[in-house]
Amino acid sequence: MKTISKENYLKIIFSREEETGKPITTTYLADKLNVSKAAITDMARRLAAEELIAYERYHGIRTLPKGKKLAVEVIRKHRLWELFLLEVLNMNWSEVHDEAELLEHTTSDKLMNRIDKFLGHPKFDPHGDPIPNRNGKFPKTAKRMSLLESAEGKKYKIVRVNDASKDVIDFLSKIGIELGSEITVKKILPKNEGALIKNGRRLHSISGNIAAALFIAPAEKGRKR
Amino acid sequence: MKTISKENYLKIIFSREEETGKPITTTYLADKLNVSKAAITDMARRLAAEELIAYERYHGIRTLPKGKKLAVEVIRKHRLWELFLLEVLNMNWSEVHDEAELLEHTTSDKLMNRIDKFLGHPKFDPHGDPIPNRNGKFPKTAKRMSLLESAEGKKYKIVRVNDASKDVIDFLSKIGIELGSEITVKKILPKNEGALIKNGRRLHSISGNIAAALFIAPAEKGRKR
DNA sequence: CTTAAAAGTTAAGCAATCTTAACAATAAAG
DNA sequence: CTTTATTGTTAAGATTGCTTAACTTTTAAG
Repeated sequence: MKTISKENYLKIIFSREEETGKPITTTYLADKLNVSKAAITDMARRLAAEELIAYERYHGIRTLPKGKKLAVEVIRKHRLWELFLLEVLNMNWSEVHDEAELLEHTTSDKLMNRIDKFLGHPKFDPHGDPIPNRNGKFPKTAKRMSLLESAEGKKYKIVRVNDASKDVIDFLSKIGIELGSEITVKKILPKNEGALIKNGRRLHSISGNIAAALFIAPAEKGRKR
Repeated sequence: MKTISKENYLKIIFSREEETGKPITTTYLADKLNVSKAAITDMARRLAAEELIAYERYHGIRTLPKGKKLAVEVIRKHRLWELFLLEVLNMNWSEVHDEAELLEHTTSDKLMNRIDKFLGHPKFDPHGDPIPNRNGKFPKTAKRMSLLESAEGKKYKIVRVNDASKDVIDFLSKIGIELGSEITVKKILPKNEGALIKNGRRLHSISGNIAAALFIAPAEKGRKR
């Protein structure tokens, strides 16, 4: 059965997994949810029984497709509510989060779609976080390459080059990169000290400067059209 | 502690008490809430322990001030949400009730006041039911005297006379009744067969016709100003 | 007034979500 | 590679809100 508690667990598990790419620990969840670690283990068993998560004793939690879907629905509701409360009802920035935290669990999909429509199908909430659409798809979001440590190993598309200086342009054209190029991020050094990317078969080292100028968005998966 | 379940119990207990003026029975609640009678007894003990209701074994439930206050808050939220969903979000008449049933328990007073303001402090919901204001006061509602069986013994004010025929006007003036008069309802006969009212010290018998033409609203309580 | 039907209560138990305390596994440090 | 600190699990128990079944009180009918 779907409960408020379970929705909250899944929401946090999902978000954390997106952030780290690693299994979520008991301690992290106990902290975030303000409950004992025993409570986490307990719930983990129940969520696993419903195939919402994969849970391996002593080795953390991962979401399964069903759990992911539920989590995304809750996140969608949360973000739409935040926007709605802020923009339509003129609530304060500071109040909006807690309010949405409550409403997100008692809002039907139908109502949520009404609100979505009312707001003009927004893609981002007041914090700039992406709002998944009614099918659970997140809008592609472009970020500075220099800030993308978490996403190493994945394919990205260059969507903006935030620097028009000759040096930068020249360097990029020299290594065969232009707007729309698809590259693979191999390594992002912390503190904006550059990056390692792969363009086709060639591996290139990028300075911090340039990594900060390049805005990249996840490349489409699946077959090309 | 305040829970969704308790709010629902109180809401129904309060409404039923307003309607009948009598203690609420276990069977009635079990029916309304779709739970066993044992569950009602159980909850009654818990609500009584919190002084939300007065509960006497085998003799039903009455609300206490604290419970009344809570119930009115929930009713206010319910009705405001219904209006909001219908008018602002264009939801269907049929969907609005169930949706409000959920939202009413997860909406802060602050948010509710925003919605109230957004709607222009409405006094009635889409069903015509009165919406209590933020202090829990219901707007005075005028009703045909012929339909007010429930309210015998109380003081009312004549707020509308929905019949301009000479006979009616003459009769009323003969017994000393005009717009604004305060009378006490002594007896309302069912099937619109008339009423017995007291105007000052005099007792008058009213025909069904006239009882249907007189719109009355609860008289103000407390000291006159 | 008695008695059967209706209404209400109690007892035992279950599921969900917690808690604390004791114990077990893993990871980190030497 | 052992030892210890950290992390995680289990067991037992509490609370909320239910259920069913057995029992008690009240009400209504004769």
